[in-house]
Amino acid sequence: MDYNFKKIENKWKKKWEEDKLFKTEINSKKKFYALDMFPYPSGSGLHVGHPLGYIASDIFSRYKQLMGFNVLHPMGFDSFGLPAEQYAIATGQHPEKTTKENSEKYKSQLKNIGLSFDWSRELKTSDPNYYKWTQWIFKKLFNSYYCNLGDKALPISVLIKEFEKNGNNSVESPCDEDTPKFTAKEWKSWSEKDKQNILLKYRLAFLSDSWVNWCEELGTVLANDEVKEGLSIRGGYPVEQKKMKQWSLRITAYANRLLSGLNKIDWPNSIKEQQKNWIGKSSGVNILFEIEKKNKISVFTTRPETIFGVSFLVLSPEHELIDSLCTQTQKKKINKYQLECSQKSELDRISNINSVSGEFTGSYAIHPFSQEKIPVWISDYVLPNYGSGAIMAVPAHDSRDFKFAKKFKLEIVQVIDNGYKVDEEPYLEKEGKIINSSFINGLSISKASEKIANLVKEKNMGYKLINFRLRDAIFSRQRYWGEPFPVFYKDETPYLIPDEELPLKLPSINSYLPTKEGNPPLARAENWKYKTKYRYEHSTMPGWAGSSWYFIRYIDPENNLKFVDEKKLKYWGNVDLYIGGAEHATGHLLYSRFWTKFLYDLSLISFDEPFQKIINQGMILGESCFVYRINGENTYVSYNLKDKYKTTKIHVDINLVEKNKLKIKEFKNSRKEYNNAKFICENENYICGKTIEKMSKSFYNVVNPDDIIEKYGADSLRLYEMFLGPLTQYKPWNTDGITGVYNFIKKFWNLFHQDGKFYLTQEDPSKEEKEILHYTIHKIKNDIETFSFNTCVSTFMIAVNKLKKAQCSKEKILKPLIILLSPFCPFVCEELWNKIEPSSSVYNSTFPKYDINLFIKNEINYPVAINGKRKLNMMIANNLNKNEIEKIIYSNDKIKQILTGSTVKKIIIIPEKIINIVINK
RNA sequence: GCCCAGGUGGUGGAAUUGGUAGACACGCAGGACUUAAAAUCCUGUGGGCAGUAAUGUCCGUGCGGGUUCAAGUCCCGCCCUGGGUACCA
Repeated sequence: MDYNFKKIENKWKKKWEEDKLFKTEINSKKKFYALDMFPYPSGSGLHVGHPLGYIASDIFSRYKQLMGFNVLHPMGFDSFGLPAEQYAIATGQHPEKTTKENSEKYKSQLKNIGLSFDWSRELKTSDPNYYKWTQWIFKKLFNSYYCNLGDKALPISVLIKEFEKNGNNSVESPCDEDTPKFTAKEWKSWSEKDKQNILLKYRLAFLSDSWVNWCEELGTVLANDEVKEGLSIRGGYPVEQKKMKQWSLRITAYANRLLSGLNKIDWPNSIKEQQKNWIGKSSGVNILFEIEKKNKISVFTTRPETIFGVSFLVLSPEHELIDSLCTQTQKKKINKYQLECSQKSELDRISNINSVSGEFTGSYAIHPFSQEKIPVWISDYVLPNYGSGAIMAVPAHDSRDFKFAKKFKLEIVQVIDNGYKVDEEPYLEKEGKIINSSFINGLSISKASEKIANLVKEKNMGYKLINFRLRDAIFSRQRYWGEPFPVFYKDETPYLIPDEELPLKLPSINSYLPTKEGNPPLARAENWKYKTKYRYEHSTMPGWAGSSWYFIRYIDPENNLKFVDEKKLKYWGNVDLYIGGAEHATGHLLYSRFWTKFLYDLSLISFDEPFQKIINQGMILGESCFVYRINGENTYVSYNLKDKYKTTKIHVDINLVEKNKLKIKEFKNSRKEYNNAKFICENENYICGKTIEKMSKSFYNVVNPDDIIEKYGADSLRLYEMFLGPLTQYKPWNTDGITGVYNFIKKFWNLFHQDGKFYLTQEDPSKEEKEILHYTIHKIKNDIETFSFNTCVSTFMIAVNKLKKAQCSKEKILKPLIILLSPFCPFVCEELWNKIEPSSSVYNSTFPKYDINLFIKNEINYPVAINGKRKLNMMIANNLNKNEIEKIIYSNDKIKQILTGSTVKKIIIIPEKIINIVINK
């Protein structure tokens, strides 16, 4: 019987679904929660890169199942978001419709791969039954504040009681910068609206005027992690800084816990580092500089020891004190500069990072220790929203201050000496002795730093401070396809709609574009009002709202009364293994941790880290062919669709290369993107080569898993994706290699068949066969547990090659082998298992145990080396002592011959590894 | 600039705590079967030199040093590729 994967796969796909084989319920077994980052269901379906992580998590889930765990392995769709909406704008179709179609397509593709998802738990973030609870969590955030004393979130009612009792003088909680100090008496005297406005400054979900990333093209604000180098990540449109009234989440309140929590989770180092850098903790000192008795400017520095090197102060152009500082003579220049800065886009600011600009305010500050006059400047290299928006410039020891001082010919005072003269370049290292610094001269950097920090505090000129780079997360988007806020406005003040009225569903509207007045699309729903009277919030929540807690909802997806049932939550707990791409390091993964900590604070969940272990699967890249035509056109040709040459122009400046004289080397030098290209052929008309690129339509290198399954079957696809290389690594896809694993599966299949019939014997296995089996069990177990799936595949190949050579048809050997391979190739294994055990599924069997004594050798093939270079191998029994081994070695003819005329210095015998003889020649 | 990964044959990649570099595949070459092709099976396959051959010998894990009986693996200094971040004081 030939291996007919189509028949087998269709049969079992159907059967598994009928039997609800992958449905998970609470039982007495130990739990294991394996999760994949749920996909956004795009219109173009899956390519072979997408399922890589799903296959890996599936193998691990099935392995855990075989090891006796109760495994939760759900899947769903992150279905709110921009692409569906953009598509809706273009075609006028409701995003719900396209989202549904796309997710159905994804689902069927995923099922074809044989993934053991419990589809009864499927969730979609755009489903009102799901976003009801996203809105509910938002309400919790709105109704909470962060108490620094208890270092946790508390209900806002606690804060109200405190205000009624003592005002806010002794309240230590993160709040908006412009929050005034008030007494209990004042609090009580205020109107409802005033009180609400104050409370808003403390809430964890709050509305405020803040600097936001505004993307004109997308018509919405974006969070910091959605912007890169001044462009939106989605679409690559320019982003500018704008002050707007927006919803934000006070993630900064959790900065310290988000940082320290990293120590107790098993995540890739690179993601942890990215989160650390993103949170950006830096401790320093806030120092007040007096301005000629009028004002005080607060500056933040991490290098207080350089205080005597301060030769000017710089304020950000947006700094609020500028108007009062600016002298009459400078006013015009200053205002002009401020205007210029306000018109600069984020992109301009970044691209002109090396150009130095600024203006003198005309005012002078007084140095707190030397009492010298220090000019106060403004410049856009100082950011308004970090620290205090003002710095003390130490040009000798900071490269930006140095450039500024050079340009405007300001004084440069070196205060750290390490034998380096600050002349053309500043000295940035933190090594050396303090000089030119009055009473701290001669001190080390750390001593001086401490001394100044303490002095500043004593003299009431400042205080120690820890600053974070992390900003509060802008939480509103001026878009349609997202969760509506459960918020309405009464007298311009936001109020929440009651829990019983959730979900607040998205109204249908006739166009998904912003209104003529520039309001978000939801403003088009004219009759969409609370109690027909109060307008709802017109913004929607960002894409990451739904994904910040979906892993909790999988535990109890149908619950209409609670966001999750406590008993179920207690059983399943947090995610044991989370597999997904590294691109979510500072977005989704940070927000999920934040929401988890928040829910933990409210005792709604019992864990404060969502994902115990994370593995980032590497991207699968595609091979693209390109043809460069000497007469002026550059084309990409699909490598994987050789027979249907498709071409497209890409950007090439033909003037870069001399016509008709083009040689590969010169061509390579002229086009950086082809540095890694392989050149296949050239003549006077064209050059043709291959490059490795991301899989993308524009490179014509997309490989569809459906095509692979059609030709080789899902088991081959699964096995090949694992065989390509280490899970975490970026690696190119090359379909040619799949014949290797396909042949392996056929060989495996043939072990069970003879003369076209299923055939196994009940004979007892030989020593050699036992050795093969038990070593394989050991190796597979070990490699699965270390996520080394590529070496698992080699191990299977080696085992099958050996068993084939031994002509093994013994059930005692082959049956356990089915179980071992079943996480990788579930279909073919289920089929073979069914022939032996017709009443059960291999999925519900038990992972075999190995006996180490069956594969440990009692003779070892020792490599024997002379001076570290291997000369020969010798079989030596492993129960001999060193003297006995030496005897055997010296009696070997070849060794004797080599040693003739030399003296042996020493002999090194590493048991079970190597023997090395060190000689003098 | 700074932070994090990584660099091994023609290709993807193997190599537990330093211990036979190149497992396993792809590709390629040769052979078997076939009228032929495909499929399948068998053999060989890091490079150089010597030899009809068995074999011998030297060089080989980005580059240059070092530690060690022994280095792909550890240490120091570079180069390159990929990812993150970017006036964060």
